Amino acid sequence: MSRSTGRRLGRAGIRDVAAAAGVSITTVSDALNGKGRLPDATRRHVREVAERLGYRPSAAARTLRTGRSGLIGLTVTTYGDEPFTFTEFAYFAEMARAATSAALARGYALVILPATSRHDVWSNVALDGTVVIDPSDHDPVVSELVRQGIPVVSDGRPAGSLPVTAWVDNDHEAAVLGLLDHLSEAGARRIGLLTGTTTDTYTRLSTTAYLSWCERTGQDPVYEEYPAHDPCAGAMAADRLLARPDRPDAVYGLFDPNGTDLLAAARRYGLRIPDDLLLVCCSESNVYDNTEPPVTTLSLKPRRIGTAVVQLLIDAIEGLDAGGPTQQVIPTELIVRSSSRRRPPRTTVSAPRPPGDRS
Amino acid sequence: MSRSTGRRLGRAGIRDVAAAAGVSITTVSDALNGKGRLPDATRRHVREVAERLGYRPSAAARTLRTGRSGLIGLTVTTYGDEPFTFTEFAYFAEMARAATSAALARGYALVILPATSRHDVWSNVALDGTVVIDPSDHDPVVSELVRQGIPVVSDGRPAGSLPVTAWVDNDHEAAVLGLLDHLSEAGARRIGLLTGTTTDTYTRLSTTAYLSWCERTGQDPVYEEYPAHDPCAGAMAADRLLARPDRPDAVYGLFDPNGTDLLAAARRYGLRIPDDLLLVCCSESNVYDNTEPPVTTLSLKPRRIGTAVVQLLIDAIEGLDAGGPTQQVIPTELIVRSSSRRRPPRTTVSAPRPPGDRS
DNA sequence: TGATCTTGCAAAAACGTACCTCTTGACGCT
DNA sequence: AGCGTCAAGAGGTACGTTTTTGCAAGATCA
Repeated sequence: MSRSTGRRLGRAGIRDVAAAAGVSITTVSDALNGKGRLPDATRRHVREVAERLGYRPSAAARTLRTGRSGLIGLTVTTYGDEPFTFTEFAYFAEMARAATSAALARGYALVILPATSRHDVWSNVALDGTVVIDPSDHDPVVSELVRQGIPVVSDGRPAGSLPVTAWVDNDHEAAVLGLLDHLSEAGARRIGLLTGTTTDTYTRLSTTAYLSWCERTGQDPVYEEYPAHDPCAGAMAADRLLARPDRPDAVYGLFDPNGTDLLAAARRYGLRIPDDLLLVCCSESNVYDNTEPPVTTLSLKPRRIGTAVVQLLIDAIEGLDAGGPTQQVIPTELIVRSSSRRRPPRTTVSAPRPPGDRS
Repeated sequence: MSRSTGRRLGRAGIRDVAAAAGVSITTVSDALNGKGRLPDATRRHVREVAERLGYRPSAAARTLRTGRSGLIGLTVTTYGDEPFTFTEFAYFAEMARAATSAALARGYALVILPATSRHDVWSNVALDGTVVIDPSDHDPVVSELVRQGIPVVSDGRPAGSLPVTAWVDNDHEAAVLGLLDHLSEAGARRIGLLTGTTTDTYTRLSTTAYLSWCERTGQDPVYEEYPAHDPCAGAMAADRLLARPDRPDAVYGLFDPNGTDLLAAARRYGLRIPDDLLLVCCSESNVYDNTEPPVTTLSLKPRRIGTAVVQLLIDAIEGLDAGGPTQQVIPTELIVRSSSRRRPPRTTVSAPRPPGDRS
């Protein structure tokens, strides 16, 4: 019995198309992929037959043959066993969205993978490259990938001497310094910090920037730490910060939910914002547009980061990274809202604001 | 020249392991996969050699041979060309997170794919099955997948006669009816609706449930529509709803941002909540815990949905769906907060609440 | 003493594609 | 006529696994 007939249970293969079109497998492959030298008549004919048979090339076979899968890994940090920080904060959501979009535009798809080294999953998928979000110091996954020659681009500059192909990051120090200056100009005398206990680069750089600013300006540091993945702990830390004897008159919160938590804590202690307390937090969420009062936020521009990371990665995959910069710094944006704008002191008692007032 | 030597530029293949261990490739495969009948000594030896050579099996080759890729597609709806609703609202984020987690726990990874039929991407990745979020009426992608014999499970019951393998959904009608009853019991006389212009099942079912409730109770429907993907339009629609001459004394918003938008609009018109206006919106975001006042929300339990969808899909992929129910209804939860609890009328003027008051 | 069973492993056939090497005419040129 | 050239397409191999089949050597048994 012939190989090209009957046996196929499911989809049609390239052989079936070749047989039906009366040409060879090579011709079919060339016709569909736009390669080789074929007259347009043949090309059209083959395409037509393939369409009629509902032929879809096998991605697995193509990947095996070409060594390209068209898949990009996106690591998501995991806390504990099961849960994911993935989209825990709006930052990840936005960043992932932009990365997905950028990848798709260049014909790649994103695979979501856990940062913990679950070998059975990682080795079961053929990746052309990987995006790593904020890799920890000596990440075993990254080392392994690099050892295999797979390009790795990280969101957040790699800690230690992690040999990533490229990275994209904000200038966190500059952002924090600028923000503290902004608060200082608005009248803050003692600025507090709500930070995390984790050792990732973002937390570390932001905190040291705060400390060095304090040292430079002669202010005593006032800060509370908490495990960033626990929203309940965040609310409690916000409360602790405002309950201190040396209560700050301005606070910067490193994480997205800090804004609402600090607002709630301030209400509990009867603190008016911005009159008694200036408030800024790092967030991508637009809820701070509509809080009472609206809260000044620092945006890390996750969309630009996600896009840049993917572009750099695909360039590396396709070998287009000739001489280009291997890292990229994305500027941050301070979105100033009422919570950090101290009102002009002409009125001693705060009057109700007219609706729609943005000044 | 021998095939098993020299030629390999990159990673070690199964042949290299076999040669180094002095056994056949069959033995290596069996030893590493725990199949066949081999003495433990051989198994250990092979594993050791494989480890030493840094051997990683080729996912592409395995997929080609077994027909299983361990990959599950997750479609994300796209509006217009580039942007994604993916994680536009907290619902998607939570649902995707749960789905990822559930898939990983069973050894599968998720691939993010656009719902629009970009053939070049869809056909370039070997999927064992697909999760489709709220498929539209005669979705070409779904039909194509089903035709290829790939299991498809949808979040949201499929419109029309879409032949999905299984689906998971809430009972949206019951949820809306229960919620309207809740508002009615809280004293609402005219309940308004903020809804979408899109034709997806969620919007449609919720709206018709509202209309039928109105008909049953004899209330005139009061609603505003807007394209759900445009946050700016949402704020404007909220404003329109409260500006109507037949202004409602209670509002249900179908989408996540409606709560903050309605709060802002109410402030603009000087409406006190819940005194002048009762408020409920469908949301998974916990910001409504800390708004002023906290807003009652309807939760669709996206985590449970994401988990259920993936379980159903993997069961279908692995052929474990013997006789089991092909659809699953997840109960919703109404999280009642201050915005829909009319205060007891013993005090005519609202007094400031004590801190931490939750009643 | 075969006969049958079990153990431990090897050979080889797929899986479906892409690409490299050849063949076969047809044609032009000297 | 002989030669090179070029278009159009055929053949075959390799990608790296998994899996079926098979086979020799001991073990067990009547």
